[in-house]
Amino acid sequence: MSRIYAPTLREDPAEAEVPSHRLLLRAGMIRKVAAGIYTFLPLAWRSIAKIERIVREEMDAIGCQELLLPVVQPAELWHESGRWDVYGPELARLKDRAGRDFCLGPTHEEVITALVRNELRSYRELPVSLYQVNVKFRDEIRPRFGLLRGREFIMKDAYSFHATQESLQEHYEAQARAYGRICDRLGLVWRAVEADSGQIGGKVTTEFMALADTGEAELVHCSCGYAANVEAAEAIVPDHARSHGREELRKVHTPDLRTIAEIAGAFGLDERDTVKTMAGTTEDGRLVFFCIPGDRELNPVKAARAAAGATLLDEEGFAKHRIPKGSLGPVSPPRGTLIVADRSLKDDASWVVGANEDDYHFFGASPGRDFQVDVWADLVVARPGDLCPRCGSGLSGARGIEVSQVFQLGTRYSESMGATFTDEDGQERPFIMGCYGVGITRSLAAVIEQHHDDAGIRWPVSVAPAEAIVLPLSVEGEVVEAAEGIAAGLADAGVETVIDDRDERAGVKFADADLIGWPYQVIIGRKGLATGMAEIKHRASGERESVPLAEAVARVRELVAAGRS
RNA sequence: CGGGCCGUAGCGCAGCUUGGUAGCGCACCUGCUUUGGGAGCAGGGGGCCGCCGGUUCGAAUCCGGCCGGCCCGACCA
Repeated sequence: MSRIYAPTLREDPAEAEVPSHRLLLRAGMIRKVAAGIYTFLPLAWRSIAKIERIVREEMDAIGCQELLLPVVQPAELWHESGRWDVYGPELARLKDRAGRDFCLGPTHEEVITALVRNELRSYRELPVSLYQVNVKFRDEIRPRFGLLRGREFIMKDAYSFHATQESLQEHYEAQARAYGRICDRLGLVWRAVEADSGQIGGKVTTEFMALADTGEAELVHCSCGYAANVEAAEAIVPDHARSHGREELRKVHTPDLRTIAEIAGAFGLDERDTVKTMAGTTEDGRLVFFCIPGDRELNPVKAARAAAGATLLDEEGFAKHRIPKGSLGPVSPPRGTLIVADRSLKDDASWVVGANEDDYHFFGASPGRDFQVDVWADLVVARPGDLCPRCGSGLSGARGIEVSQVFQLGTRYSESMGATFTDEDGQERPFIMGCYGVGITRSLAAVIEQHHDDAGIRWPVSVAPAEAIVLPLSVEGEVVEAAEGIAAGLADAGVETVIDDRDERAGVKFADADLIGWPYQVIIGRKGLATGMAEIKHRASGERESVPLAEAVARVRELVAAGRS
């Protein structure tokens, strides 16, 4: 310990908001170099090595082979895939001395596809699955929460190449099972959730979420086992008073009432008794109105899918189409407007909507009589209280940290980059691909989010920088000798052990041991020594036990063995 | 990119309103005492006060610009 470089902080750093960030800084595990960029000090590096070892074991076990791809990647590959122009400012670009364009890899599909297209020619060589553990760089809009959203981070990414969809499916499921085991071994409370399949659609993907209030992702889950990211979840809005009977259409003067909250408030309605209309344009420039329950959020991915890749209008768009923001509705919209409505409104025969005229709304607008709905679709972001798409019970909500994700890519990269093999029938076909990522450094933070208390970190044995620490409480020869004996005995017994032989007072050693969070503390003091006893403190539970000095090594070995995974 | 807040010793902060040449706690160094839950006393070291410019006899303090950081937002009509 005296030689471990772990500069602990007594006070909370001002910049840290979430527990993992605060504790990683205080425990002397990380230091910030720039926004979202960190140095990993020895303790963090030991834990990272353990996470990596678990990940490697699970990857190797399903036949995935490790290699290493470059961080600096030539622009040509990204031009081939088409992502050089699509990726945006998150992609860090640079030039070499000759002025050639390069980027720092935010992900490695291009490089690995370029590799295999030269090396794999026949279906006989497939499937192949390759992985690496490497540094990634993404120039995030807003890095925050320490390691939870950094710009430079460590990731395990695997890529698989298949001749058939069945083969991909099989490996995808093997990866998903491996990811579940990884989460278990890291000591995480987690859920596999249905995830956003992206604007392109048709992709199969699952995210692995460590449940935590500090997580940036919102998810819904059900006792039947269903779980989904709210961005991806099918929304089944429960029935309620929205099923109004048919009324007469009334145009109502609503001066200065723009938002749903204002309209509902002024007329004593519940927000869900109103209809919110949002405007967008389809890929070919057609105006489209999305109508959803007033208390709901539009899901842009669902909106795009329902209406030919539609995106919502910005301020310029409103000006260009000359429509009144805050008073939109499906009744008498501009000529040619596509009306897309959320399917939960189907049973409602009496809508409160904007009149497409400043300061006026319609009450009692009825689909089929006062306007036509062109498309009924699921448009809204799911939320707790909605019904489970599998079993129909009410969904619960939770927040999560996305620690890993598995993804069926299909031929997105192999086709654009000309990566093909010759199939059984002599035909050239693009590889069918999958990719699978584990955020190593994010997982480290996620473990801390789930395993800490006011005093510090409470590492699971599998991820701890070391399994046990020996604390000699005084500098007297006898105590130090006994402590060194125990430490040597533990090391011989195969327990990863450190000893805090600093010339510090007992209180300092206790506080640092709790802060850093070694799973087991073996405390050797003058008092105990007098009766031949050592004390073992279990950091996770706070439990303490007294054991005879001679049995301390065996007892710790037993405890540690039970906690390993 | 928009809004808010903040840059003073390694960390946490005060000083700025009212301009006069920088301070507190922790950490660090030396000595003595202490030694099972972040010790006590005494002494000591450490600062381009984010950067550039302006005002002034004089700027950490007032003004302008820039840079950096943190928080909130960036579909929620």
